[in-house]
Amino acid sequence: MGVTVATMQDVAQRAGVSLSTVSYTLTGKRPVAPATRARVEQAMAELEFRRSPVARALASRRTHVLALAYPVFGVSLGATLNEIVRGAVEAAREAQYELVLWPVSSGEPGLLRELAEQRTADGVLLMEVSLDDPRIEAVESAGLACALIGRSADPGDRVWVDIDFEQAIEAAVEHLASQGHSRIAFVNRAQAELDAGYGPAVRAQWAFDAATARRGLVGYSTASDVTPSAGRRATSALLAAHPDLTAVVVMNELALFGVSAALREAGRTVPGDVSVVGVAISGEISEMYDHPLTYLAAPGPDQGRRAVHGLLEVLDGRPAPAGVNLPCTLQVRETSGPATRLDPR
Amino acid sequence: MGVTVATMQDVAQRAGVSLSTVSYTLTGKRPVAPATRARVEQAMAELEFRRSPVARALASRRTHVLALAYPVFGVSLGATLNEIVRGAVEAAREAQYELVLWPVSSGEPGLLRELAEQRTADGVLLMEVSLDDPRIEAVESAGLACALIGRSADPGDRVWVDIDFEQAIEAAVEHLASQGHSRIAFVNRAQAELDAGYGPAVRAQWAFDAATARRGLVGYSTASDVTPSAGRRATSALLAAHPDLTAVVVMNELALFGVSAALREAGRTVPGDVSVVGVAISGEISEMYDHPLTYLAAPGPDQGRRAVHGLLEVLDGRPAPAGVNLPCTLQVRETSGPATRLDPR
DNA sequence: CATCCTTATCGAAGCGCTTCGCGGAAGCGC
DNA sequence: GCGCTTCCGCGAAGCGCTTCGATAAGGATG
Repeated sequence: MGVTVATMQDVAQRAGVSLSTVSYTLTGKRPVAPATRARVEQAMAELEFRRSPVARALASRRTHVLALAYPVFGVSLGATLNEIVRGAVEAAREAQYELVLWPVSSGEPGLLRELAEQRTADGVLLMEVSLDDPRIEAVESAGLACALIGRSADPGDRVWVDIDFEQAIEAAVEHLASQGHSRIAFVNRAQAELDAGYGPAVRAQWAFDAATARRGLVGYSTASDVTPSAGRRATSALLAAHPDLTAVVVMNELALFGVSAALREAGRTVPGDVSVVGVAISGEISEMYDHPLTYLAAPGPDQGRRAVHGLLEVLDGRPAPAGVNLPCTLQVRETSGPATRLDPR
Repeated sequence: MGVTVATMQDVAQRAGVSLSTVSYTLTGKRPVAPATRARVEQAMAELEFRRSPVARALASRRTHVLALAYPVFGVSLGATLNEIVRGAVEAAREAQYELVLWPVSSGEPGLLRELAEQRTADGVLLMEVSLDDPRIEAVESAGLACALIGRSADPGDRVWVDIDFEQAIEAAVEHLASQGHSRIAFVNRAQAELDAGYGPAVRAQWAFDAATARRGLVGYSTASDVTPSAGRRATSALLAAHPDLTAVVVMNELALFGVSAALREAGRTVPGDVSVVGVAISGEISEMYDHPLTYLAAPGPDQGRRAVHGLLEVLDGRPAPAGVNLPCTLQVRETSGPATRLDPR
């Protein structure tokens, strides 16, 4: 407990300079003669000096803390969240920032505003941003900057980092088409998300329709709640309605688990009878799949990193980097293979 | 940006009292006359006053921040971590504390000490504590209190919150025994953890051996790395060596996924031929299982909450609550059922 | 009515740092 | 050798709050 720590005052005294000189050697905001700097640094070393982040924050009005606001609808976000958090936390640490967690569902911007007004953080990372997200206004009206993980309808010149769903879907379809698949099913996210115009679901649907149409392929689409059982039902229904399908593209992390169960129940082997490709799946999830899954890996950690970097740019008064759609990278494993001719059963 | 906020000084002025009186009405550390208190509170409301956490921290030497140190070995921790974090973050918020993330693998106590010495947090929650964890010393030598999620060999009078593995295993075995199973396999965590004497693995093994022995049952144990493929291999090996087993107890979140694959490959149905029970599994993981899984739910969120509460007690100078082993609750779903007589194949 | 408590409030001294204005000492050209 | 610019370093004023000793105003007491 009562560990006493050296202050900048102590360092100044020991080095025989003034307090402000110590500060300037630390911040570099004014030149310090090499000799002086050396003395100061030695004094700091001898005293094991550690600058107090709290005092610094008070004096400079910068807390060096970033907040991560994430929605708390229980499950499902788990793995995705994790990867993004991991990237964000690493990037923050490298930049000497701390990362605090603000669990705020998108339904309660009031709480977010409350937190933001405390000014305990310099900026906020908003996860799972929806097209018209009230949280953005909540954060900005409190005078904090924010970076969007995802994208709102009109991000303006804010920092945003989204997934390139178009590219991912296109790549998935291309991968399958190149193997001779011509009747491809698509399991999207929940119907509610589509109805609400939620970006990822809508963009993926467009992309899928475009990718199949352009190639003259047949696409069968369905939506599924984000649970294994919903995925199972959706897939069973698809198989019943379109027994001739030879591939399934799934952009729904949890439904994925139900998809394989449904295929198995229907007596279809993977990838013998049906190929399965996951889209925007986190590496963590893919590893839990029963076969090594062919998937388009979500840029999770990178998304987190970029959001942090962008936010820091803004905080430092530099222009915000342009928003980016990060591509997913195709990981070919064992759930995809050449299409086999299949008689409708 | 430049949003100006009211300070306590402003409030004092408006209420016609001194700065310190405002402070005392806020902290309650000295009595304030009801009438005065009312005036102050009204002034605060009118000015939309928000106390600055930073200034408060500097003056009071309490940051009102808790740090969560978690190991960063990529995967696997995901779901478990999440639940614990969720509990911790909620408990912290309720107590008006912030929760920051410190990603520090247990191999680098130096980094942890560094962070602790910054005194940017009042206390540290240590996740995945090992029997002889150097991080404890790192945190305490910096003068911070810590709470252990898990337990070290000698927790002393520190706060610790672990899972009652004995109870969980016992409950799993009891559940199976009551259904007539007499030859039960156990898939533990990695051999390396057993060799290292890592608490959970070792305790679970003892418990399993005890639970089966006490009932005169036959137990087949094996260890598996924390991946689906390792689980698959381990299970295949078990089935080959002991074709007569009718149940598998799995205390290994990721191996679980491989277990079902191996059973399927061996032509065993679940729960017809073989029952599967997960132990200390998070709800999130259980939902990803292909069948509704019978499991002993890890007390994840509660673990996080308790650790926070305990830590806060200590920070407030009260005696630390005694360490606890939290029980897992049996969730009977569809992967367990009565034992069927089975001819060794 | 002088005395001694109580009780509510005030003023001031920090907490450990950043930042701004100032000024002494060199260094420069002419 | 004079003014002028540069370069460094100093002192002091905060940042917004907590906390401690002191004080004024009543009340109770003898």
